[in-house]
Amino acid sequence: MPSWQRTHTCGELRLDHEGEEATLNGWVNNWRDHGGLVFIDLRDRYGMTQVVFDPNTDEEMHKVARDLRSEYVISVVGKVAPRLEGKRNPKLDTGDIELKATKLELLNRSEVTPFEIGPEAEATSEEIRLRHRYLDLRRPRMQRILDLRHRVCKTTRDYLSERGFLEVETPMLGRSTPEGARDFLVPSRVNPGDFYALPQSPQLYKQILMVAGYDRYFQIARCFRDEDLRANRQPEFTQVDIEMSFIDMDDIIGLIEGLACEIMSGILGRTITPPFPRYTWDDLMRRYGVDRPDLRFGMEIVDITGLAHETDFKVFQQAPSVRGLNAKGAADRYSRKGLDELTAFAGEYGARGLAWLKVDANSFTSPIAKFFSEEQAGKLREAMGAEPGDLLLFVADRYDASHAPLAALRHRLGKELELYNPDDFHFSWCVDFPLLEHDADTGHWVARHHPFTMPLEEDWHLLETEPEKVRAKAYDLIVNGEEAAGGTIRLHKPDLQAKVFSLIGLDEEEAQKRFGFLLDALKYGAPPHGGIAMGLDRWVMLLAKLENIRDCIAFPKTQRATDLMTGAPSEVEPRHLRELGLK
RNA sequence: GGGGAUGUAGCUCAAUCGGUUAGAGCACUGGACUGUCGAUCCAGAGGUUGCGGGUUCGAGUCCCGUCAUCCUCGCCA
Repeated sequence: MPSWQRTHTCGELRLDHEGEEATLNGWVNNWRDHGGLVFIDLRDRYGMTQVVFDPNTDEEMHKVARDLRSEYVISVVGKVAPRLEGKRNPKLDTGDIELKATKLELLNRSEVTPFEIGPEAEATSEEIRLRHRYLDLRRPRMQRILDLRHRVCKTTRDYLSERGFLEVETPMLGRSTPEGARDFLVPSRVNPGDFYALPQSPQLYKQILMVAGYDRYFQIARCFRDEDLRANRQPEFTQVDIEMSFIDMDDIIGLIEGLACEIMSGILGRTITPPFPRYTWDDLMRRYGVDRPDLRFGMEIVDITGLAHETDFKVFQQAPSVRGLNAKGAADRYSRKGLDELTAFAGEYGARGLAWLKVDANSFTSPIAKFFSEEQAGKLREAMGAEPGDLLLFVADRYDASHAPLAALRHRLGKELELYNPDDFHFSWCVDFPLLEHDADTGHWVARHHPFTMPLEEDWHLLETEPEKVRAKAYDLIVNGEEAAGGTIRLHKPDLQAKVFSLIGLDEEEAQKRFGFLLDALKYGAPPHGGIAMGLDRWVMLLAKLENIRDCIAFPKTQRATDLMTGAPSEVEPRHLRELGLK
């Protein structure tokens, strides 16, 4: 063991260690040179400890200590001593003690860093943080987040392992399937002109594992989708992927509720109680305009179509659906200009306009107030639960076109008007999704989730007559307006599977070509099975209250899908391209 | 593919209506200081105002183009 190796971490020493000799390793967070005494705050992943260098202890050592600068890496041997009375630092966990140095070894110098590292450092632009990610990750904030991420993974692995789940790895180099998102492709050198695809998820493999008898599977799986990035979307991301056999929907839901409770209590020390409320997809869309509403606050959508048709307002008369929101007490919060801005905001989500009414004691302040008779105004107040001071907002359009702007408005108003406690967590399930949806471009039915989703038993008879009414055995876990997990019970019977394929216009030959290996597998005694996938990155975002997904990924990509540290993606040698048959 | 925001010292920002030598805090360098802890005090260095073009007597500021980062619509389980 080299003489410089540490006996303790920088977050460890306490008054109990008084008098002991300890060796610490770490980075110089800060230095205070008094000409005589030199103080160093030494930092590592575990914390910070003050080290004191006294010229009377060792003159040579003191000379070296005076030259220490930020981010130098050192090893210090010293005696743990209580701080002088009144000199304790309550900001540090180790603030009751300090290390009186007897030996100092400079392990490495550091150039002046492009930004400061320590806990007191001010925010730095993300571009510069990403370019020097090795320094950014050294910061306490990032170390806390990655530590939390690790604990979520560990809790998940332990929880599932204790319940008999096997972690099985599936290939990264797979077959491209035309469904869903755009694939990342990898050229095959051995088979010129052919490509592998990186997995969008291990979906097909995990179903095949069920056929193979691995009745409880999980994987913390990297997934790839070549689509545009967002604050909460990266081209590669991580899912906790789970699949089980001989189970139904309630088993998966119960399993995930248990895991969610364990994560919440183990990591945040907060108790949540299952079962989480379940809402049907129809219900959520009608009341909130989205299948993953933030349920920490109310402000439900109110349908006033009938009433609207009676008014003299043409836009209201002619719209197939008129629905609105009541922003309680918000009339004074939005000026004309503010309302114009809300209108423009709704427009970004497809609304062709936004009707607004400010509620007074006996009237409305609104450009459309004149279209309401006294009686209609009364009915409107009643329908909206309107009281003086409220702001009413309406979107008049097709029912399905009004979902997005209303949901976006509700989400924005909830935040802007502080209608909920941002520290709260609200868990719920969305169930009874439609199995199919109509593709406006092709006129075909397409699978809403994926084409292997089991329809609800009581809807099987509708498959041929009214496919739009068939509900799926699908379930999404919603947390604070985010989809935190989503899954389905799978089709394991060939005849039902064939029926669904024909509905979405997949003939047998085509289906065989695309998913033949799965269809073949299902012929050999496939057990009833189903599963779920949890977005790990989004869970960490929720738990750590992060604004963007990059902060919970060690080496993320920019919005242009580049890595500022390594420069990926990059050009490659022409020779390499020739080998791959690409040039 | 569309819309928007930002880009000034190593970092975070300022610079009035287009006007003199582009400033501040932190960091950095040198010096002083034996109980500091985001040390203090003194002195100093540091700029292709993202890049290219244009308008103007004069551009950090206005116009055009371009690049980068972020947000967002479309896209995406």
